[in-house]
Amino acid sequence: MNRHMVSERALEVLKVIVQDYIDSKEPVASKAIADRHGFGVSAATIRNDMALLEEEELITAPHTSAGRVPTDKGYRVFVDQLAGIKPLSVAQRNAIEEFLGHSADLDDTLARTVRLLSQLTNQVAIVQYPSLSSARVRHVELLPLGTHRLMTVLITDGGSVDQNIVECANPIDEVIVAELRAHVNQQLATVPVVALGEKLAALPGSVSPDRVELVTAIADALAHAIEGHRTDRLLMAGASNLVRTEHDFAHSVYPVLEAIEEQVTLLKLFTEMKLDATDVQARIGRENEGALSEAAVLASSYQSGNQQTATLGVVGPTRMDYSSNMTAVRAVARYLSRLLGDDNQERN
Amino acid sequence: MNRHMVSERALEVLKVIVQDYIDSKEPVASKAIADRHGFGVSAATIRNDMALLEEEELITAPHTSAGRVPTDKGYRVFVDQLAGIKPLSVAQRNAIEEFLGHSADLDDTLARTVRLLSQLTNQVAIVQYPSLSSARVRHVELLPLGTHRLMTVLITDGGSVDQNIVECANPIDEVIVAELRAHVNQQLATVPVVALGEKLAALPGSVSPDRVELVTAIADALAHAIEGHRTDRLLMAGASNLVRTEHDFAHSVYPVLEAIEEQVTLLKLFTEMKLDATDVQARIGRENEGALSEAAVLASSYQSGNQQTATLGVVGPTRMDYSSNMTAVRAVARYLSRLLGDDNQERN
DNA sequence: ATTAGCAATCGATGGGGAAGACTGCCAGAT
DNA sequence: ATCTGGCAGTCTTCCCCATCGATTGCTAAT
Repeated sequence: MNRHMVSERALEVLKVIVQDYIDSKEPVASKAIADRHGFGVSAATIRNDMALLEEEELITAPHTSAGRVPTDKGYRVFVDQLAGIKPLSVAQRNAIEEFLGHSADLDDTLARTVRLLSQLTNQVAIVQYPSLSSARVRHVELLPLGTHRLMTVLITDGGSVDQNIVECANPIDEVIVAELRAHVNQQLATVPVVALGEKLAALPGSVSPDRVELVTAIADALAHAIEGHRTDRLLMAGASNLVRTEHDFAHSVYPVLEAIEEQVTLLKLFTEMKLDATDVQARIGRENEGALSEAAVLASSYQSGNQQTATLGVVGPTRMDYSSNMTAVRAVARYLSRLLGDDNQERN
Repeated sequence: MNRHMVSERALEVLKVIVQDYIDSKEPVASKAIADRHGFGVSAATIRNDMALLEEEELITAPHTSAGRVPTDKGYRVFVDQLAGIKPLSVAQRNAIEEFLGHSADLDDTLARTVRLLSQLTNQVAIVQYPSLSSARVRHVELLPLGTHRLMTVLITDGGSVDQNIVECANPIDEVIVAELRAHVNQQLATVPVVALGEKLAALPGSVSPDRVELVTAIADALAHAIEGHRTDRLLMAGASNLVRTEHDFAHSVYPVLEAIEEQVTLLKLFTEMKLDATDVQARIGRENEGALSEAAVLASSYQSGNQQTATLGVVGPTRMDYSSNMTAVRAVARYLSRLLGDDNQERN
């Protein structure tokens, strides 16, 4: 019904308003549209369309004698219906290629990925660590650190590694540790991490009484390690980009950056967006609550090994280049999936 | 000689100028000093002292009819001679205590540390990963990832873990991997990482010819892992604090934040400062080159296990609370040293 | 449905004081 | 010698106001 009110040309007008506003930072005037784009109609006609668009709350005027600016709703329509798919530029493709060359460990890969994404989009980029949920235990290492301290290292077949420190009441005997290492590995190898909780609970019962205390502590440490530590960890890069676009935020970027660093807000948002593996989603302005209600978030999920899925994306002003940035997010998510995931899946 | 020109009281005046300016953000006037602090002299006398301080370039006036503001040199004198040691506040002590409770793996500890430091100081905090230099190899794990890919995990007795991915030309045989794992560990266990390079070079020669290719790839991956990756990795937190103090920077915080994220500049700075393990050092304003010449950097080194030493600190506007922040940096560095280092040292 | 023309509205710009804040300096007091 | 009170001088800041320019909304004609 509302749809009937907005003519085909009015939508085209919205499109050029968004595009012009994105690269000029200035409200777009009817005359400029009529002049610069080949609509074949006069400025007055454009003004009529603009009045319609304003009625639909797709655009708004900062003040009486200014051009129009897209509203959040306007950006939403643009993203859903009007933004064409912009192919990656040569420079962007080169950046990804160059990045492709140096693969290393998971930490390094994600750190590089987040920097890459921030450079491609000129926005703040965020990458979430893959969840451990469907991985299996590969190896448990016990390392004495001094006389009363022990480090546990949990390695899963997804390639993730979690360390933890155990404080021991009694001095550590290296021989006992070696025995426990063998025992623990025998008990836990190939156990899915989701089932690790119960296995760990049973662990102290499987050793002689004088070792129960130590084993309990170790089991606690391992339980602590899997308890979503990696899951809700975020990597951020390109905060300076947010500062660069400061004037696009009404008050300050401070609360935005704060929310990003807080991590909680973003993690909640990422799960709320319940991302399709296939495509990029956008949350624009007021669609977000709180500190991010002046910002836009683009996110996509990527696949790590063993169907593990995590999220990555960018945060920036609502006035951003959606076409190009969504392409970049999509490309990086796919690329990262290929790098981390495909080979593992062959195995299943 | 210059020292004789500046009276004892003039230094006191400098001190209150720094202190007042730090929490008022406003140039400090002679009248305000005479009124608010118990100097027992008139504003005119203060003015005379201020003229002296200005001659020494310790303070400067933004314009004729404004109060005085400390120069970089003024802050330097303040830090070196005038800043008393401010004990940690109760809230700060609580924050550290609370942080102390949840020790986990190295990544987590450093991530927590950097956030703690940023909260204590209300500045951007930076923590450098400890170097591997004097650690020994504890364990090497080889994990097949699919058919043509292998992950190496290098664990050192310092507790650090490095992962790396190896691409293999030929399909991977699990049995061979198991044999190699045993062989590699036998060859490399307890080898100091500094000597790992030559050991790795010799590794391919110790296996049968048909495995040379794979072992060479593995050796390369391990070599890559130790090649300073952890060494020059930085963790940052509290970027929003920099935005909050934006007005303290003449132009923009953009280049400052950019330099921090670039990491190279800071790493160079950290090594230049060749930090005493015992105390906090400061680099103020123009003492730094380039983008950081409008900022102040406070840094201290901390000891990880086995005499490994790394740096941590904060970056903020030159107009910052040096007393309190230096105390916080010192406390966190010591605390982190205790957490990571002492027990290891007992072992040697 | 489109257009041209025109009045109306509002932001931006810049001049011109007036007010207020400090300093610098001098001459006299301690 | 050092300190002090007083006062002129110099800026910044703030506010008022008039002008200018941009752009819209409306109306009447096509």
